[in-house]
Amino acid sequence: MDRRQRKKLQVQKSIVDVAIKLFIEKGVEETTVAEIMEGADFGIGTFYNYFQSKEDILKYALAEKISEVKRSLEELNQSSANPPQKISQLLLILGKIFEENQQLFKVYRNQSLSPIQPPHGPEFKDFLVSVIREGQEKGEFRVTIPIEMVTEMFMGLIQSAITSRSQIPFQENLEYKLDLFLEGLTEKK
Amino acid sequence: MDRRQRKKLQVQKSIVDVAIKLFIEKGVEETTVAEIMEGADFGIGTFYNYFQSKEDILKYALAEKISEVKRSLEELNQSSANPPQKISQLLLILGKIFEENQQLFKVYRNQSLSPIQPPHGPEFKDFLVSVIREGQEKGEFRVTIPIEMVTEMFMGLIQSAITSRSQIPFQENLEYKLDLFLEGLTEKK
Amino acid sequence: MDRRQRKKLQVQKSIVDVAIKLFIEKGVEETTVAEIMEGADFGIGTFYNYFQSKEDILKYALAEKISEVKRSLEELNQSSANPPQKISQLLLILGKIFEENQQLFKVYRNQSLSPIQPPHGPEFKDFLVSVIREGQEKGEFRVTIPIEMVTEMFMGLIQSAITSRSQIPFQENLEYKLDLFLEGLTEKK
Amino acid sequence: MDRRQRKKLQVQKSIVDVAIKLFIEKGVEETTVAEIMEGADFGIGTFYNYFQSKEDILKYALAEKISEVKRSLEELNQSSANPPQKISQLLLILGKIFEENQQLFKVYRNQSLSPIQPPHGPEFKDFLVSVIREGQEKGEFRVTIPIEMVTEMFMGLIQSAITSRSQIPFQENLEYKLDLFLEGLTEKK
DNA sequence: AATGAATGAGGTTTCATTCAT
DNA sequence: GATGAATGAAACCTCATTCAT
Repeated sequence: MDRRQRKKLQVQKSIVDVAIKLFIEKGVEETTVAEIMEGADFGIGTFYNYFQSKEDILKYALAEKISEVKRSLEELNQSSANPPQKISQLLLILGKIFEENQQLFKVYRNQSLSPIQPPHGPEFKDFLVSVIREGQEKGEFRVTIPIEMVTEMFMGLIQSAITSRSQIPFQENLEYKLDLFLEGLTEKK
Repeated sequence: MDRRQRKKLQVQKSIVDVAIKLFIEKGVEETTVAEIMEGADFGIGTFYNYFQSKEDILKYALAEKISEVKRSLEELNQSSANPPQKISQLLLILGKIFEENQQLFKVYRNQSLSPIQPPHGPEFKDFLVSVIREGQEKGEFRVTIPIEMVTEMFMGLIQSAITSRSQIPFQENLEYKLDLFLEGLTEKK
Repeated sequence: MDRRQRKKLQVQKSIVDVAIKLFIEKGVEETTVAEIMEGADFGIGTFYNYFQSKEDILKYALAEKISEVKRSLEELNQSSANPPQKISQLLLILGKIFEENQQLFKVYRNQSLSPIQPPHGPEFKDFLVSVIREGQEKGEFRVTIPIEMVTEMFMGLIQSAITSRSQIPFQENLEYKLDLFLEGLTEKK
Repeated sequence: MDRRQRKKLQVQKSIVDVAIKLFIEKGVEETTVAEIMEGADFGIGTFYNYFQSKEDILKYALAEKISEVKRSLEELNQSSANPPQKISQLLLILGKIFEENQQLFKVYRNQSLSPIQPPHGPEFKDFLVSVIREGQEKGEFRVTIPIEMVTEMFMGLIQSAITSRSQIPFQENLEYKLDLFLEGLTEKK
């Protein structure tokens, strides 16, 4: 990659950064291309050398986050913890990323009326399913609830913690809900 | 209410109906006042005899739904069921209304980037809290989880069922998740 | 037609007038909607209440001229002159209208890359053909030249007079060329 | 001309070729410099090493055609045919070139709203005039029609054949019109 | 109460041209 | 000589809202 290419990537990044900041502050519709380029300190026309439209930027930013999540999952995949522990860890990892980018996701979700498209590819869901199945096989988790109901509940739990309006800190919030969730999921002897 | 009043309400309703239909079909921003009034078969100017702005319509429509929820709650309030039963019933009532108006809520939520303003006044939350508290007092529900965590989890459950992409029918979907939720909430002896 | 309608037509006409004037002065591409509406003394937005685009205006203006030509033809139709005289008269009528609107036609022709679409419907060509045929039947015109060649030559003659860069006045110009044309067309005994 | 010069001319030609192709396909305004250079497979900036502007290209292309016409005229000049024959030959030569480049001329004419600048220098008109005058002196052509009227009629004849919408083939079309024209021009004894 | 023509701020987008590399 | 990223003026067009009728 030559100097020119590197320069171009830098410019792109700086446009994305400003755009996301503004999207979060005032919404996508309310942000104008002129404002973005003002913030990035480039001419308006430059925007169109990099993106087709404002909405393009969201896709670009999301793609980056998805990569981040994937990397975290790969690490967790190695772990030798038992299923409830794995779920706890998974929750904390995801929760963290979601929290950090909460507003970005909100912007994205509000933008696309399409069904909420959580920024995790099939790999994530697969991983979650395999952990739950493992727990069921070990007799630790109830088998009377369809797995997809469990995974959806899990995702809803994260959503709920993120959009919480409670005073309770995020971490604690997650833990309480995880407690409820795992308690409901666990097979009683 | 005299004839004039009734007439006015009819006009208002027909405007709202067309507007909501269009909002759902193509989004609020993308719907123009002209289109709404075209659909309602009135002149553009007439719109402003009834509403201050396009956004006003959403408030108006939501207000109606809230009233609906309140009426349902009042009925439930009379019931002499035990707490878990009450929660089940509450869930089904809410779930139904949410489902029926899912798109309306989505439109509303997308509109206001302001903290998601669930379309239930304090009364609903109060009612839910009082049921949970009653359950705790009777020793049926765990007391180790803060009540607001429980209510948030409950709302997340509904959200999760509504936005579900599973094949499982809505009603059943709700019941599975309620099972998980109640199981987690219930005090084990 | 009520007052509102009449007013609307007036506004439309005033927009068209200004637009055509500018189109002739500086070309269609070079004329901006803003300029037109500035000249017509209305807001920019008003333009779009009347026309979809600048190009729309040309169609509108041409439609008017076509009507004018048709009316003239109808009068000529009544005439009982012999064929060469009719052709002379026809030429003068058309030449006059073409000349008066020469620039409008030029603008139109430059605008549409489509084959030059002279502003006369089938009726005109039909009339011309019938005159020529009449002349042929009376033995006054040569029959060895296909009629469409003759009509095209006739139209070219008008074009040539209009776009002439000679000092000779338009009327005379037409007459000279008509002389050449009729001389060529006439059957020699 | 050294290798460098030849190389430069090649590049220039390839740019012109692509440009003209696009001009004809979609008009001058609608063709962008970027597209031209994309087609010519060079960088955008390169364009400005060869031409000052998009419009420059038209001039360049026209200049080539004019040279072509001139070369043809010079050949014809040597000929010892009589005036009507010379006019016939001239017509066929010109008609051919016009036909081949009909679209190029159309593009050019549409571009410059300035008085139509037929792509023939003074030399051509001079030649035509001299042939007609020769005919008049020999008593073959009428002297009652001003020469410029005759030349304009002649040019209009070519135009008319080129823009013809008749089914008659171009060559034949030209001949019919030439017949009419010469018949009109010829002095009757 | 109903109307719809007029408005213009405000956005998006294009693209010829420059110039540093 | 070749390049292409940066530029920003300039155009188009939309549409919520007003207000005279």
